[in-house]
Amino acid sequence: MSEKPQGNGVEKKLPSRRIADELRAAITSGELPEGRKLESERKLAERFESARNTAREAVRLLAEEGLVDVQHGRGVFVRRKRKLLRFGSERYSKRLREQTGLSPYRAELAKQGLTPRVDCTSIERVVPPSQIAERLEVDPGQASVVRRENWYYASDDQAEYVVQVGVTYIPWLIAEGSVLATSAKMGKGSLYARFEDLGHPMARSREEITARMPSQEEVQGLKLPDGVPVIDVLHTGIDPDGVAFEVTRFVMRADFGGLDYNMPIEG
Amino acid sequence: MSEKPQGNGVEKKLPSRRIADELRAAITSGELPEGRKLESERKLAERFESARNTAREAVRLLAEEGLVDVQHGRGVFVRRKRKLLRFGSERYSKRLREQTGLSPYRAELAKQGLTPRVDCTSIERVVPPSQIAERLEVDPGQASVVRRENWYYASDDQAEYVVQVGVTYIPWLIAEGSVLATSAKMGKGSLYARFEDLGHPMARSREEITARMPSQEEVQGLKLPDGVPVIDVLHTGIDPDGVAFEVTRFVMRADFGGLDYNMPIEG
DNA sequence: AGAGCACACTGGCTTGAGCCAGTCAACTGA
DNA sequence: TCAGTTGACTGGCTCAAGCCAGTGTGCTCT
Repeated sequence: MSEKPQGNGVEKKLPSRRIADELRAAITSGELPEGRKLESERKLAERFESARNTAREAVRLLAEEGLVDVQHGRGVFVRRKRKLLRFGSERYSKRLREQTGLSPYRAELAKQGLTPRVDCTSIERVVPPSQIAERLEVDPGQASVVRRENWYYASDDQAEYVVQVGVTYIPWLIAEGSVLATSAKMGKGSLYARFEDLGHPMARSREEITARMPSQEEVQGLKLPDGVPVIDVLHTGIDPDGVAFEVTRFVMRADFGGLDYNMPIEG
Repeated sequence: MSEKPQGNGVEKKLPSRRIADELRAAITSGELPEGRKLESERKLAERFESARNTAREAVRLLAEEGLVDVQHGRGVFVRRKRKLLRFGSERYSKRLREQTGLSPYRAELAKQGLTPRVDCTSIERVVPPSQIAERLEVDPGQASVVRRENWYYASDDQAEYVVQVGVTYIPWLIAEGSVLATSAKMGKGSLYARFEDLGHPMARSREEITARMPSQEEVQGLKLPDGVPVIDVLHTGIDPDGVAFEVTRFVMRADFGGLDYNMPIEG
């Protein structure tokens, strides 16, 4: 051991890191603005007098950091930074719902000059996953819940992006006979107003939050660039009697979305 | 366009994916248990009749997915799955604090058979970052806050891990003269009991949550394996008068930690 | 005008070679 | 006995070359 030759004197850099560092500096300094196309791998290799694989490795590093987007056949582009959308705890507030008429998702996007779109892609009666059955206290062996899948999009002037996917599970005993079990259209006040109609206003919300790298399907479904984790939120809606009447799993792009809770401290 | 030749008939796999898929299957099936050392890159290459670089690429894919840990000079090992530690909203509850005597961090770790350690590495009077100054409503140009840095560790029978780092900022006007400004030892009831002593019980907590890939310093500091994002929580403590008396930024390993809030819906 | 093709780009992936740098155990010599 | 060296492993990184697969342009033929 003893005396590692670190940091003393001239730092001898690995070629791939040197290229990556130089490109990173150009990006963060603004010399390479957002959306700008980088030199091709072959040209980078030539400019830095290295092998194409080495330039390629440098680009991979930047992509992993989320600084650039690599597009097969087109080139490498400086990634556009996005403002974070924040989904807050007032999400479920009755007051806010009645005041604005907008869903919190639409309100948040409007604030940032983006156009929202929400698409209910399926409504089915299914056997609940065990995690869901536990929280709703329903039979895990029967088709005891309705599963509603919603996709949330945002578009700017360039393109439309998938921001998050929400899968809501509702006990069949609650949803039976109402629009919850049948229709994508929720009517005035949306989903949570319907729960109120059915005698289940939301009194408490439990939110279990983790983050992870996306699965392969999520990368495809959300069209996720490299190096972007997802935030996984398991939300449980609870009525004044302590009954869990709804569980929703949100999976959101972490580079787009965040959460913002403001809650009282109890006890 | 038209008819992409996808999925019809025999799927022709890329060599690196084939190797990765086979190893992944062996891992998820339990054939390769946690902690087991994989064949060396050179042996993999030989067994799959490919170049070492190709086997290496396969290993890289698995590491990116968080399935294996690569250790220079030692080998590639199946990563041990960890139960998620959940830090909840009762974190700041007075009742819980008085009942257990344990901090929530210690309580949570005890529940999972892990040994906690918390280390206060520095207490300084500093100029607040702008994000902090805004929330505490203090002068962003003066050394108007005390900065306390805490490192949270967990150890099992194998090793000690860094779970999260918390940096707390307290307005100098509040901390001045108390242990908050001077001592790592907080005494009975810890940090938040001291705020209570000073007339700032926590009435509300705001938690702004994002996830992202770690910076290079965070990778080193938290000794993060590949493919593990961090959860970034900006917590603001608010007293009954609406005064923000403390802001803490937590950065936690997403493979170790998660958050679990249970809050009332207001309005 | 329009459909279609050819070609020149782009990145995607593999090969096989070589050297560098940690790790660890076995050996060597004071 | 034990410190120090050696050498056989491990992964880390680079090279140069080649072929495959998307993308987009411009030309050609109808």
